[in-house]
Amino acid sequence: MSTAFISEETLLSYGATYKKVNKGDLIFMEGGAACFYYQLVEGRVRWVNINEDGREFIQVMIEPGESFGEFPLFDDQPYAASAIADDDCVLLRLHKTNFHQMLRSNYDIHFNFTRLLVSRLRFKFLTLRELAYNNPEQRISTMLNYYKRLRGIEQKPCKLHLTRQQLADMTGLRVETVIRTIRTLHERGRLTIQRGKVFY
Amino acid sequence: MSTAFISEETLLSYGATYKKVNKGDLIFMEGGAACFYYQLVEGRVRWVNINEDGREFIQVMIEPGESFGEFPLFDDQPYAASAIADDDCVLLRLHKTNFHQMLRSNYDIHFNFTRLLVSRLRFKFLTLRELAYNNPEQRISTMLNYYKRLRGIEQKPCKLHLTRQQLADMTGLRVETVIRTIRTLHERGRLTIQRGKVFY
DNA sequence: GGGTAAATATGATTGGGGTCATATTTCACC
DNA sequence: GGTGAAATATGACCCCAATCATATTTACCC
Repeated sequence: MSTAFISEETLLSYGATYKKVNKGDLIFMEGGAACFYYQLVEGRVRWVNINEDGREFIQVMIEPGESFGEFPLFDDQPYAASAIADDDCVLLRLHKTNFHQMLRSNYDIHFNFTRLLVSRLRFKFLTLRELAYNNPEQRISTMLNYYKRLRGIEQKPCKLHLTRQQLADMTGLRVETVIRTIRTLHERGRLTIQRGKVFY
Repeated sequence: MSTAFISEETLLSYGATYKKVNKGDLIFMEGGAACFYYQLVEGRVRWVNINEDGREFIQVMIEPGESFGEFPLFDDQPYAASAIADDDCVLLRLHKTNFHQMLRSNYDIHFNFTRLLVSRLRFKFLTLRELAYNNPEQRISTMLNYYKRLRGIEQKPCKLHLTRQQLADMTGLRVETVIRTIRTLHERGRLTIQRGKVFY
């Protein structure tokens, strides 16, 4: 998952172009029409829904090598969520028609793409079940595990690159609840807090 | 969505076989290994997670023409959820290797399959957002809308083929809460209750 | 190093859905 | 048409996360 999903060379050969965006920039917006395949090269992207009150729900945190915003390329419906640069980012953009050309002419890419969708669906299945039935402690633990696994299976605890607010925005809990729960997990030795940052 | 996703003839030509299952039968179980592509021909299938306490979380209700349980065919991991016949069913089963053969030799089928995954992901995005932030009323309304749309866009209210318990198992609420909420929706004229059954 | 915004922390209070108990209705089946 | 199981209904009470208010720590920048 940490290696590029489709190699940069391949994308470039089909006409993809690099684009830089600054931290906080909106890459595309929920409800809008789409004509690009996006793949993150560097940085991090929040793929989020924002409700009327301005509250965010983070669907996925996109890491380098992953694609995002690809639904509309398949069903011609609007974007299901907005993409916001969580950091300064470099991304690759490939036009819809070229993207389809690429899938059509290369079975392995198409198949790998399908695999990515399946892994996303698995994650959603898992999350949904957690959100539906579990207490804050389990919800948060599940998220921590997921985002740890993404970084390879290094067993050593390392600094979590998510704020309490972001964890809240992924689990449907409130910041205060996340803070209190993480405190509890710390007291139980399930994770470490150093200068307020979580090590897991 | 109501038409068969891959035509029966096509599936049969690749060696698929029919199978009947009775209401309540387990078709496959969460955590198990998979070697078949399944497509529902007749009846209805609950695709669910069951937790330690025996509570179900319904991920999707499968309608005729839809496939289910296809994740393991792409990533060789176990089933993400169990499939239970919600009614007497007829299904088509295609062996994994033949399924892959079919995708490889027919771009359109592969593409359509990808489209199905995308539509599932959209549904999951929607559901997750709802579960995370909304009150029972909105959660239930969202589910009602989704399962109404599946049956074509007939605007006339028709009988909902979901029990209160099943709605609870999809939204992470308790039966009593669903019952009370549906009552409220009825009082507000958002739906009708006749002999205890919901018309929407 | 001092200033400042963001992130983390913590207490007090509240409210909404969960839980439990029990009743009533619906419907399939003989 | 009577019977029993499943589904629906309803009240009373409770608990836990949300809410609100405020304090403290961390980190970044001139």
